[in-house]
Amino acid sequence: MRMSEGVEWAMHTCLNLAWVGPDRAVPAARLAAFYDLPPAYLGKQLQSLVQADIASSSPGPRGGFRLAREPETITLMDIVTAIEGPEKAFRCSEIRRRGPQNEVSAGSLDHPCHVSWAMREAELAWRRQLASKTLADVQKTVLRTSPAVPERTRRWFAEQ
Amino acid sequence: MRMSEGVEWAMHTCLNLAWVGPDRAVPAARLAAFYDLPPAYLGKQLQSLVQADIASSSPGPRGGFRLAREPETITLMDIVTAIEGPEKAFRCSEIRRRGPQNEVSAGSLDHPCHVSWAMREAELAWRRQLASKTLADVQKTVLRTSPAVPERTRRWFAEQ
DNA sequence: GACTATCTACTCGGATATCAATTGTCCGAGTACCCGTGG
DNA sequence: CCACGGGTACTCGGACAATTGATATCCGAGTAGATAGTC
Repeated sequence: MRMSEGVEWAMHTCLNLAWVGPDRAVPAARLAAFYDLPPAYLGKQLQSLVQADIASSSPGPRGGFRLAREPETITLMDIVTAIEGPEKAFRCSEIRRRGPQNEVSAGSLDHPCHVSWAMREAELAWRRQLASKTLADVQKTVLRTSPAVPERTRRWFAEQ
Repeated sequence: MRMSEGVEWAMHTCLNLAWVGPDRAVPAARLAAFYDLPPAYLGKQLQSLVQADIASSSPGPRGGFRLAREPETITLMDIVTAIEGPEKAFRCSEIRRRGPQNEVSAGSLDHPCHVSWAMREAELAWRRQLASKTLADVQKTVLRTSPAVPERTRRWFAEQ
């Protein structure tokens, strides 16, 4: 169970878009250059963010990407879901219904699968934790520990 | 981010081994037949359980698998880790260190990556939840809702 | 009748193919800006 | 000088390969029990 590498890219990229602000659009190529990532592939991830209404895109010269919403309304869960898709990590395929013993299982299959329930409970805890943190929260933490980063990042994207 | 299908198999199989008890060993083929699963592939998953000291194996006639520990000491986290491996789902590759802007980043890289920290925090919540539930807990829940299942399962593995 | 050596059948365990999904790349469609031209 | 039309360069967006990991399978090594032979 490994998470797509693109999640890390999307997180940091969204953070960069947050520093730049919604007034300027940043091309995918420039966003990729900031971390020396493959531009085309990052573009693919950005498309997922657009479809999830986290970022918005504009074509042509002076075009690029910007955040579609306020950082306060974008949770880390939103970003993970946008990249990884909405499906759960643990997929209960109800194997308990299969097999020969099934003939005599009678009513016990009416109850939900306890294994599945426990796994979903854990996954829910994970989702709750991610949904409780917004992009703005991360911004605040960065500001506290590295106050110079926002302005420095803004300038790097402004030049050239 | 999808979890291996083998996790579901391992969960239910461990539960079956718990019902049978540590006195009898059950061959992989019979464990697979119970859910109509590919026997050889389930055997592979069982090997992982053995390496994690969750199950123990004995070769030859009357051989097979049995639980290596008491169900009270086997957490769902143990089983997931045995199958999926110990590595975290979110792997921080420190992309923030790469790229041209790095030259002027100076001291801000001394701080841990905030994105990584938030992701690990969420994953920790997930792990805690899974580690808090033992195989015995699941057994109790099954006993409460479907009291006939344990004896029925035991008998199915005893016959033939 | 009891003990021992051999033989057989059954089991796991790791090495080996096959398949799907993630990762990575490319080219076409569309748009905004720039420039030249005409009023 | 201003408005307009065409051209150009830049951007995203989806269609197209390649590589990694998960899925599935097979055969050999080893063991326990049964069996036959011997004391």
